[in-house]
Amino acid sequence: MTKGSAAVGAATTVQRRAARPRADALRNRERIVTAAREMIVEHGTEVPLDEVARRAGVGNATLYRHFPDRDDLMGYVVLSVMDRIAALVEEALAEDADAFDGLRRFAHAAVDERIGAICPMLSAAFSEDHPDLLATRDRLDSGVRTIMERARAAGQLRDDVTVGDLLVSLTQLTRPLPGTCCVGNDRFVHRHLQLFLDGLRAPARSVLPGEAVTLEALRGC
Amino acid sequence: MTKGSAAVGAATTVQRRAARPRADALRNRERIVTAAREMIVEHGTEVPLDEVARRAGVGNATLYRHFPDRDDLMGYVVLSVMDRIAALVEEALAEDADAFDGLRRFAHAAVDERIGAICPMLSAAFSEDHPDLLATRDRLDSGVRTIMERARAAGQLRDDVTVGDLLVSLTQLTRPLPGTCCVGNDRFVHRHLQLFLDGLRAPARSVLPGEAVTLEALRGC
Amino acid sequence: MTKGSAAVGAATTVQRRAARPRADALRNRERIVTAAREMIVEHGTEVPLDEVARRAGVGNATLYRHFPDRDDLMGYVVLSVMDRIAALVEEALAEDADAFDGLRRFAHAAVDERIGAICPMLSAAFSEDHPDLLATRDRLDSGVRTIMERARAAGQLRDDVTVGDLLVSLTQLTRPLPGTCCVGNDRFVHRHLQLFLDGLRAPARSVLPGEAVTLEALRGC
Amino acid sequence: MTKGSAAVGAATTVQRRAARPRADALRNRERIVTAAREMIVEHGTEVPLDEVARRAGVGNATLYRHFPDRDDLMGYVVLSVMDRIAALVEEALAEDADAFDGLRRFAHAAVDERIGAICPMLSAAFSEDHPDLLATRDRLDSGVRTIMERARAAGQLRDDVTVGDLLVSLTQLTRPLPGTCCVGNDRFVHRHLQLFLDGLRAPARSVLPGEAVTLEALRGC
DNA sequence: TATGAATGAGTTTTCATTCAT
DNA sequence: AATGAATGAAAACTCATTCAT
Repeated sequence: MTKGSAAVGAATTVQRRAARPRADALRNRERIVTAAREMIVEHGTEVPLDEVARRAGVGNATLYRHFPDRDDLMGYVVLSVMDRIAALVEEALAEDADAFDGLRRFAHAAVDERIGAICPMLSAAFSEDHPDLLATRDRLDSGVRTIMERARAAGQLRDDVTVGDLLVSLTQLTRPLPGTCCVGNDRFVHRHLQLFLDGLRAPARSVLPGEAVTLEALRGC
Repeated sequence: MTKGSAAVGAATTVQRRAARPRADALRNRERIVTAAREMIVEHGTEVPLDEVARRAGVGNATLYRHFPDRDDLMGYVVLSVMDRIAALVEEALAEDADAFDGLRRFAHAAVDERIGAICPMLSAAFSEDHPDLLATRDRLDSGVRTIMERARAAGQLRDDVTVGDLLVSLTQLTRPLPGTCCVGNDRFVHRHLQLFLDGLRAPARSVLPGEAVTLEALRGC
Repeated sequence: MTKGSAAVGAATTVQRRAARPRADALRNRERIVTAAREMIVEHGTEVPLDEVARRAGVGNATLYRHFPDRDDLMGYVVLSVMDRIAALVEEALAEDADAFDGLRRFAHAAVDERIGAICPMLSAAFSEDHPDLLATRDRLDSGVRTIMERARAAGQLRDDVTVGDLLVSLTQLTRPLPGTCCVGNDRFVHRHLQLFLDGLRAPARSVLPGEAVTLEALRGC
Repeated sequence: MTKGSAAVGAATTVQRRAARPRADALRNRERIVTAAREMIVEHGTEVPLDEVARRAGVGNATLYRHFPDRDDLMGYVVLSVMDRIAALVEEALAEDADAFDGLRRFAHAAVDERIGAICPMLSAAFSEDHPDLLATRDRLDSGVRTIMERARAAGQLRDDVTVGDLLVSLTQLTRPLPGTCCVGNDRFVHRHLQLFLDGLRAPARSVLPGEAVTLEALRGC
């Protein structure tokens, strides 16, 4: 938008400040992140970047042009997953269902987005100062907070559970068991997630030890 | 046991054909497994075997003499952890406390044995036909089954949770977050485990999806 | 010269078939060579060409349009330095000072033009058949020859030293020590150059071994 | 020696402190350093380490076992050359010839050991804290100092030239011209070295600018 | 024409595993 | 039996050069 109008008058002068992100480059970027996400889900976080590049249909150096090193790429994979998860929680909020059911549906949907497979990179990602990442984290944080508050207001959620508690537990419970193909893993994850969510609904039996977990607290850890 | 008595009687000077488990060889074996377990807990499952050997105070070739390849060593690490976990459940059974409390104490103790750190290797390990592993698995299975049945008999445990459900959830919840030092992780694990256990105690809210998880079912997956 | 006059007359709007050295294209060419020279001085001859292009404020493909490959660019860098050195010697000849002093001033001025940093490319450059390079080499050769002859006529320069001897020695003595920042190097170069020049002034103590070095002899070597 | 006698009594206990450097390993180490030196002389300091390994007749990983990274290997190459140069100066001191002639013979011999080819790494090497390197540097320093003092005492060497001045100039003057095969280079080096040495012998014409160069001063630069 | 993007070949380094003492 | 050494295959990353806008 701004881009468009700026370009109209400025095509001749040197001032081409931040340049337009070329269409094919954007497509490649997207393809690389997608390929990386898929391969992480299928083969774990140790995938060779050359394989990712091949899957994306680009040369390895193209990958490195877009993402200077492994961590950088991983940051963007995490960002893309967090973005999708944030969208899911916002969708769940939009539907006017039973409060706890919304929470439950969100959680299972997040699992289907393979949030667990990305987990090993989450803590690292939260340590980054990447502004986009922080923004998305806050968006996710606030969405989940809202959905939890609604359930809590309806008396459907124990008091001492935080956003961080939920997301970390959810993520951990659904992490792939290495050596296990995805499909094998899927036999458990929804089951155990259900079990866990049922527990959240029940009244507190005991005082939770440790500090309440917040997404901010995950940083620098 | 057999091992112990064999070692006692075999310390003669004569060279016997096969299977002479020399005392120092046994000690080395033990040291290697211990070193491997510690390093996995501290640095993840990707530790170079040379590092393990150094930590064990033996040459790398000695490691390979005892464990033909990486998987073999890992199998024994898993075995040793399972052995300790099995012992823990047996201890918990021996104490005559409140039934659910026994279960809870066992679970938290298992976490302190870093069961979560070994997790990534569990499914692989269960795929082996190693007889020792199967025996220990059965011992663990039956111990946990018993402690769960006691709690269930006391009306303290929902009906549809299996041994596999418990062990897999427990292990997943306490897996280290890579990039996170152990100590960082410890801030959550007991908290989330408590949360999960509280849920187990409550009456079932919903029907668990998926098949009930048994330790046998983990094999070949 | 020829270049200059051509540019003057060609700034019309009509598109001519071949060779239309557009003003901005010439400016880019100049900027690229300058950037290359500066970066070589600062970071050695291994600078990535992309860096050179960035420093010049042009795209990398523009660099390649002007200079088909690395060697070609380097040839022009050498040419530009040789051109400056040739100008320096001509300046020194114009001043009417003591003959040896002129030679000395020229040498120190050449060092300040970083002739030593370009050195690694000189022999390669001399191997080219590039006509501009040969012309400039001859100009330099004759300038230095003249200044040396004047000193020799005044009895201030030993007989057996050639233009090539002087230029090669001068260049070698002032080559940057890789791993050493420029400034570190500068602590020595003028000192050692002085030492060397003092030696040139003294009567010959011994017969110089090897063949007398001429600039032509540097070719194809 | 110590090794031998210690081994006699200690073969059984664990105390094998620093172990004996195995014969074949030593040979490989030597071969790698030699290959590296040769290839640096022939192809410059940028030689791929895989090529060095191939030339040494060992696998690349063997090279890395002995020298953890490029700098480490280079440090030892420099050490080996400095060691040979130090030996040369000691030999020159042992012969009772004319003082300046000893200095001259040493210088030309050092050139034949390709001291110039190693030059680009010298300043880096002097920044290292490697104790062996420092020891050898001091040995070289003191040898050259002695030979210079003898010449100075005989009135054959100008007063203001230091050990560092000599070694740096000598090294610079004989650096290979990249792009030039060794043999091409050899046409000049002895000639220009002679020229330089002749200058050292003459009385000082002018005051040398800059600080006097010492080998210590090369450190950290 | 000028440019950002793409790319494959090359370099450094690591590690599971085998070999020789 | 125990060990240090050796090794090749792989993985991360770089760069000169070509392509497409």
